[in-house]
Amino acid sequence: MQTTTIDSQAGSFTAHFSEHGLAGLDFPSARQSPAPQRKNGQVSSPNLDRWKKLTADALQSALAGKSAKLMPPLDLSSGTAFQQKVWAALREIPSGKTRTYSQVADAVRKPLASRAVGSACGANPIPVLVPCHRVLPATGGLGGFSAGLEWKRRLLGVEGVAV
DNA sequence: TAACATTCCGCGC
DNA sequence: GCGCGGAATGTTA
Repeated sequence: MQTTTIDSQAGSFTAHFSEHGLAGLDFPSARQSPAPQRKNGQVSSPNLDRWKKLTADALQSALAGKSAKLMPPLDLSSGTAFQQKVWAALREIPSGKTRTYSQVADAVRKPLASRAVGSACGANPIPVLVPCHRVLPATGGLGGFSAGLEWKRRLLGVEGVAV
């Protein structure tokens, strides 16, 4: 697992890559992970440099409220089958639009699993690029956000969504 | 089995 | 009508 930091207008994010692609993204607020993975399981991919660049670009676009034209391959293999379906559904939500937890539950063919969808969002390893912040409760207001509601508000803000 | 980033229904204001 | 409390619901560690 290769780790690299990406500087942006919003701070320094930390990205993790596996041999399949981008596998994780951490917010700046979280203390910088100084531990440089002792055993760099040789991510022997000639694309690594390209992936870093793509990730940086995609991240900057997202933070500017625009959808990235190019995305690095995402390695979501860490999640369960259900979570992967939810994350795939989240990627269908266009920038500036929002969806409720129950709508996402419908999209995954499990209408009554709105609560479970919330859990899946919280387990999302790649925030921002997998727009877990565009999911709101049906009752209005913001739901929750594992990295802190500040970020959820901020991300929705740059996309022009009012709460 | 317990814990959730929800939802829905039924009351009291 | 609006707000609050409590039960129901699916997935996960």
